[in-house]
Amino acid sequence: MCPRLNGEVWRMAREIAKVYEPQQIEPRWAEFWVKEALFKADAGARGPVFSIVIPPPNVTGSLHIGHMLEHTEIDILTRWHRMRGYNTLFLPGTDHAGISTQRVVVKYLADQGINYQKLGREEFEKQVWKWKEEAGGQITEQMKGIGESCDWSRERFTLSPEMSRKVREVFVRLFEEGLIYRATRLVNWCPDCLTVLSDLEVVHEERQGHLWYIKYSVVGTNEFLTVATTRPETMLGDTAVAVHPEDERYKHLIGKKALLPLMNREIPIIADEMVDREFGTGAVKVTPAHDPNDFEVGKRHNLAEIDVMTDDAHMNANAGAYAGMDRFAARKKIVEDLKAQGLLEKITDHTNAIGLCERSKTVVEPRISTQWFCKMQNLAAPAIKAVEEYAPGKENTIYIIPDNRRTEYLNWMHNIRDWTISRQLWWGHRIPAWYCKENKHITVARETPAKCATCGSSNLEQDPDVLDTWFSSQLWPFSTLGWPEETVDFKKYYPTTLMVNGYDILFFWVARMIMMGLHFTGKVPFRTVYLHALVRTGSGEKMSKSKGTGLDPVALNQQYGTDAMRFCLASMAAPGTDIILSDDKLASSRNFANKIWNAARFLFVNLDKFEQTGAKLEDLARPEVRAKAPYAAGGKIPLVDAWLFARLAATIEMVNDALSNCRFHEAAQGVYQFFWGDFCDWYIEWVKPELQSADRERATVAWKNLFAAFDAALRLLHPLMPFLTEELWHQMPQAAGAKSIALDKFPEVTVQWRRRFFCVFNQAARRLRRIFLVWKKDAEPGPEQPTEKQLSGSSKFLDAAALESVALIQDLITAARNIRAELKLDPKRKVSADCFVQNPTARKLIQANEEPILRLAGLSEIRYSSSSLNSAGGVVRSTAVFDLRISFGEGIDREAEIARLSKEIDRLEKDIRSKQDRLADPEFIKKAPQHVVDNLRATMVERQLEQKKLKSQLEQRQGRQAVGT
RNA sequence: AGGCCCGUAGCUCAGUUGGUUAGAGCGCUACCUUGACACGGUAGAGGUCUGGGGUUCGAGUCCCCACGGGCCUACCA
Repeated sequence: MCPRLNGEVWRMAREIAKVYEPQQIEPRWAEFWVKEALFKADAGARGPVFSIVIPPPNVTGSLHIGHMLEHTEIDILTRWHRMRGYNTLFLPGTDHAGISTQRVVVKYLADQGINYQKLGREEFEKQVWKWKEEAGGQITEQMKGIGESCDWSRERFTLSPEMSRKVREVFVRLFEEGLIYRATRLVNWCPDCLTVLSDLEVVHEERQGHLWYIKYSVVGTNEFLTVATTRPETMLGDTAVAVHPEDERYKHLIGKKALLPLMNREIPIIADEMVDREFGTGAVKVTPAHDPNDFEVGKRHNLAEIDVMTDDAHMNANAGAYAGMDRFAARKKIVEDLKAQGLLEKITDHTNAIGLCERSKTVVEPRISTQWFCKMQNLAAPAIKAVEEYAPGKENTIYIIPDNRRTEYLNWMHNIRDWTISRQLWWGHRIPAWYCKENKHITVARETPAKCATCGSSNLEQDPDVLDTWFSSQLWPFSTLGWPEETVDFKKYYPTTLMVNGYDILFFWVARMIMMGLHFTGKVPFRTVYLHALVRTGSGEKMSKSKGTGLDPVALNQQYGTDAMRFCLASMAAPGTDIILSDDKLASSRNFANKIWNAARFLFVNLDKFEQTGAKLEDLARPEVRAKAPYAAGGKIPLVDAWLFARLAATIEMVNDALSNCRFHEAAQGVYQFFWGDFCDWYIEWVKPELQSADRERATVAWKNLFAAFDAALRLLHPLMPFLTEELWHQMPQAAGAKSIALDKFPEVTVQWRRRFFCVFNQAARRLRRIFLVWKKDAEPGPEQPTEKQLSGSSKFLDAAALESVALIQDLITAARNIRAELKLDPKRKVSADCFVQNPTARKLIQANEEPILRLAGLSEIRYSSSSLNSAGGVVRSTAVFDLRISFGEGIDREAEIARLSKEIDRLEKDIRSKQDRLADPEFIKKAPQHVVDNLRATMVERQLEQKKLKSQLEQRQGRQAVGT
């Protein structure tokens, strides 16, 4: 049951706290949204579709700041679409995160003195599942806590039995198509995780190392051949020395043998084009079992492959005397021994990029191993095409935002290499391949086979390995929606609308989803990819919990409020730039939330006074209030009301435009500016007296417009700040009004009463024609994509005249305040002012709005002058339209005034001159568009007028000063 | 090695196809505890857009070079 839903909704508001306390409010709504299943998608419902699947976070993880950003962005877009009447699905889920989770559990067990290998596979898997059941709820609970509007009934897990079937289906199909194969290759091996890694899981790091120059004696001569290596320990597995075939220095040695030091093994000296004559000595030791290049050379020259290490990177029996040593200890010892034997020519410094395991940061060891691979080139081709051929509206193409990531994607895809998909782990999707123990046949099947497909033997053993985590997550957009079955969800929500995630997993995940989506469904998995920024620390590093540089979003949400966090992240989320979060910024967003809260307080607190005028609150409770706003009094819309709604309309258009391009920072800035600047600072201040006007009609109109605008502002803000706006909206007369209307006239809606809440209000109450942009009557979306006009039909409220008129009045008020500040007038003291306005329309406008001008500027009266004002006896501010003077002599600081005037005149002078120059240039007149020329000319005239006024004021000031002295 | 991005006010950053006086938040200065809000109000100071060259009637915006910072991809021992 809604915490705020009762008969006296808005009355409760009057006891509202002075400072917004999100901690009191957020948990209530978070729980409510989930409990009432308000975000459950209805595949049968009408309306254009907006569907999004979450990038599944690690099941055993907890919410970090990167999730907070990503989930905020997704939720903003989801709520925004839902409120506009889209059939919206936001599908949540988690990833089993093979290697990452296994490491966590291995460590957990180790901390308890348990060796996971001794535990055995079956028991270990049980432990991980247990761990998953216990820890796995954390992140989803956190997601609920921050109010993500997911459809929890559709939650998925990448390692569920359901997903497993799909993974097998995909594996078998790819195998049958020849795209998955088994091969023996030199792979990246992590000696700590004890598994093979894909190229992407190897991170490179520049490190200061050495080049060791080692002398190999040439058999049968007294010559030495010196090779340079960065890894002396691998020499134990050398099976050749290679030189360039054209290298004159070594040509005579080709075909001879070299004696491998320490091992006393004779190895051939071969010629290969691969050798770079410029590097080192131009002679290379060849270790096919421990270097990718050497591996290739070995294949070409039919060299033996001697693996000198164990799987945990210790030297093995092949390493002779060094067997049993750690690879780095062995290196040290080998260098010492070489030195002792006089075979170490020299050591030089050398920086090179070494490969580290992404997870353990252990130095990756290239190692020969038999693994499963996925052939990528054919899969990549259509995925390249889909992105290359993108055009707005073009079917089956993908739009990548921001643009530069698109280039990155294409570059990588064009150079794609086969993907190592097997992992020597226990936690993951087991590879559906069975080996016949009798004749080594391989059977790949969807279901566990009873016998070998080839020879019929039942002596089978399943491949012990599991699949790379990304193998299952790459299926996510369609596996979660029911594929391979043509389910209702799949038909309705696939392809998904949008994929939002960090650019760091563009290749890991996004690229693979595109390939698999196209391959298995024939359709792109999503139409747009938005790659968001990464949240970094102050020093520019990626935030990391292990380094202690991470910010805990849960704690920060508690401190500042989730809405403040969301707003803060959104306001910094400009595409393409990373984010550095700070307390300052969070505090500023929290202040904004508090501002909204207090604006609401103002409305609610003053309702009493409105009631005292004899008006009925029910007048405000009708939804038409919104539909008809701005409301008119005496047949006329009050100027400032027209202005506010024009500003609102402009803001809405801006926000819609921004959000449709994932420009969250613009949307945030737009609503901030509107709410704080326009609504609070100007509008509320301006209409305060009118709300209590004796003129009942004017007062009613003021209240209606105030509530209508506030209601609209809340809707506009809702995607960004869902908790606060939900809380406040339920205290609005509109909430009660909307509910009562629904009850009266739309019984079929009342059946689903619980859907009448703000967050989903528009979706369920579409019949009421209330959508996000509520006062746009025709904005109800049809079955197809809403038209441009429907989504931004507010232009009829873009009252240009109102915007201009109020801008003029604001200038006048600001000018008066400016003079007051300069004169250091007591803010309470009201003073009279003189005003000259040449333009009769402008003058009439000012006279018609004298009350708010006097009040907001702190003036007692305005005396209209018939000629331009000089600064005699006071201080003047002038624009091209008006002169305003306040005469209150004693406070004038003449020197400062002269300085200010001179500075201003100089600035104008520079400006005028540059404009004159440009206008005098015939090329400019000829080539620049007419409106630019016209504009320039008009502004120049204005500036000249202003400058003239200032000059005369300056002269006078100086003159008076002269008289005074 | 190749590719990409960034360098705008003291700080953190906006600035969409080149076009009036380059914006915001924080910080700073002055005044104000005014019946929504001091997590507030009012007014203000403060950048010539890293440097140099070019294209253009016009450049923070496009091109080239240099300097400084960051990122990604890559099997040079």
